[in-house]
Amino acid sequence: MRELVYGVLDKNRKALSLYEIEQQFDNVDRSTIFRTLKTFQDNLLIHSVDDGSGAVKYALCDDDCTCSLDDLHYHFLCTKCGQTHCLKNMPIPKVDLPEGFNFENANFVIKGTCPNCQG
Amino acid sequence: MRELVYGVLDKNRKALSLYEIEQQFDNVDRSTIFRTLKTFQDNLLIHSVDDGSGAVKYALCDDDCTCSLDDLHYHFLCTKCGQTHCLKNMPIPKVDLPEGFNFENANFVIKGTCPNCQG
DNA sequence: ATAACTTTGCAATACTGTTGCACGTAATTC
DNA sequence: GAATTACGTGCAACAGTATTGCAAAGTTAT
Ligand SMILES: [Mn+2]
Ligand SMILES: [Mn+2]
Ligand SMILES: [Zn+2]
Ligand SMILES: [Zn+2]
Repeated sequence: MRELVYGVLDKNRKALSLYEIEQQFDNVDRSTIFRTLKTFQDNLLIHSVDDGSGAVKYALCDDDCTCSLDDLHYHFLCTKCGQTHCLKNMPIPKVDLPEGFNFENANFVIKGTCPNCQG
Repeated sequence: MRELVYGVLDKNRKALSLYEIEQQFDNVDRSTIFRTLKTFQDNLLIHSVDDGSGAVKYALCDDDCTCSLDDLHYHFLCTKCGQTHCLKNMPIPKVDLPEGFNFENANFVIKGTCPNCQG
């Protein structure tokens, strides 16, 4: 199962929801995939994005990625097709927080139309 | 009801979830508050943030704010107390998207510890 | 007073995420 | 190789949030 789920994420090259992954199989239970994704996340193979679509999405990490801290990148949710893209070449900038606020993590989601949905 | 809900948001000065607002009343139904918030949002009195906590949060807009487009600011979710702050004096920077991507909207959430939760 | 419209509460529903449990399979130990 | 242990899977149930249909109550206009 792990190989198959990994394969789906690898093939699609974008962030997928639990449901979307489930759709790519016949007769595999949601919970199995859920737990597989959890395992992946615990072992830093994937990262998750809450893009505001209602479902958390999952995408492969790059080999050298340590998503929990330094490899944070923008994500892009297309309002037409609903696909979520990792903008991996766009690291998020350092933010100067007001006094007393302590940075731990960030989730920067941009919404708009993706290259497939222009025109 | 609208005056009361507005009052709660005004008093708290931070983004509150539907549930948190509900807690501040006796015997007011969730759906009534939900619809009140929807009305506020349709009339640009408030904006909502999906901070990844599982519940959407709502906060008052400034007088001149047109949240849908230009008045986008960072939001800060405290991982200790769970409170969400509008960093209204911190407009989000312009982002240079890759070719083909079209900016419409953004949701930038930073997680960490807030001033109340240091030490 | 009557009619038309709005607001509210209740209940039901949808959707996502999450967990307990039992069972089958694989790995380990003796 | 048989007994034991650990692991992976499916099913079903449950939790939390968001959302809607409907009827009753309240408000405004005629
Ligand atoms: Mn990503
Ligand atoms: Mn805000
Ligand atoms: Zn698209
Ligand atoms: Zn705090």
